[in-house]
Amino acid sequence: MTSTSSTPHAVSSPASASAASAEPRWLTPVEQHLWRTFLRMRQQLDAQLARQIQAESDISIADFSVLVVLTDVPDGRVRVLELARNLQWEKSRLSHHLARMVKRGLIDRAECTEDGRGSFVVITDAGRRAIEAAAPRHVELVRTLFFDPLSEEQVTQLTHISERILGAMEGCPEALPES
Amino acid sequence: MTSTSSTPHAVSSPASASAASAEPRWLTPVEQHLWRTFLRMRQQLDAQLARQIQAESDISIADFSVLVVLTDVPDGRVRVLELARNLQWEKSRLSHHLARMVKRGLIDRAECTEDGRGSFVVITDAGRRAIEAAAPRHVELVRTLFFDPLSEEQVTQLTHISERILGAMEGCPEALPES
DNA sequence: CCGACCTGGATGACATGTCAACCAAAGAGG
DNA sequence: CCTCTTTGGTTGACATGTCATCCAGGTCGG
Repeated sequence: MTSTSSTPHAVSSPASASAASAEPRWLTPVEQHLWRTFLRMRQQLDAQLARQIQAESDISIADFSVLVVLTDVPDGRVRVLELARNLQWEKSRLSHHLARMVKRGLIDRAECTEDGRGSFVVITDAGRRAIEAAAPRHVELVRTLFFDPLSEEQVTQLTHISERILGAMEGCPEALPES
Repeated sequence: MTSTSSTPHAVSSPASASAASAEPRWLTPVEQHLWRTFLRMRQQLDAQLARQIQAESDISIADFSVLVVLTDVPDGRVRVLELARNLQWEKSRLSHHLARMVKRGLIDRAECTEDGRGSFVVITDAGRRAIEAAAPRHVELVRTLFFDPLSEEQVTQLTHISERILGAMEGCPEALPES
């Protein structure tokens, strides 16, 4: 998750006819600028949001996103797999994380009668209190850092752009979280 | 780095006059859609790029970004602090990571004569070979997932947008990496 | 020259994420 | 029924990131 901008000097003007397939399509200066800026923006945004929520509440941003899903459904009760798909997390990551959240009392497990192997996750009162406490300041920061600087038109544009890129990734050969 | 979209049900229509300062400015449905889409896009992009580079070369994307900086300068030799600023990493993270990279032979340390406490990092031949091997396919994927789906105009728009958001974060009170 | 404070960096304890292997319950197919 | 494969989920080993703390080398005021 970082400055992965291409055309490192050592590779940009390859005097050596590389072994790889033909010549890669290196980034132009304009593209490179966007790529570096984009990466930096993402990273800063992540860092700030994560740091704030961690500092001002009892939960991490990962906890928060799990709890968001749980508060989004009627009983605050979701199948683990459903959660995994929703968050797009690897199942082992989710499993580990849920275990920690149980230990901290934010959620509970409930067995699934329909399918003997599956299991449910339920939000606890403590979990509900935790997310309710964290949400207001979090939204406020999202607004300050992300929405406030953008015009209405830019919001529209960014929506299209995100959807486009997201679309390009569905059904991409590269490692998807085994969905 | 995840679904941190606001207005969790439990919090969206607060019947309870919360303790926090006034009513937070919750996201509208349109905003919420963008936020969720944006987060998902970022995450997928990260995941795919990280997974690919890890799978097809001997280095991680973090290694890659460090090596990019090193190949960007004449001697392949940079002050640690300079690296930290460039990557916007916390110094302890960088310190740990550099230690691992030294262990793997991708970089070396060199002492800094001008300033007794500082130290330099130098890319090794192995490091250079590693990044040269990884770069072509990485750029190719960046292009496929990020640039190809966008029109020229969208590239311009996204550049503006990223710069805008980035600008909003400079000098934000919230925890900056103590720069 | 001397202490008070700043700076560049390393370190240890711990939280988190990844990969690969494992396991038990469900579904086929014969 | 009885194997064979799939699926939902956990686990352990290990890579990575974070926070707080420590420390030696500089800087500065007197």
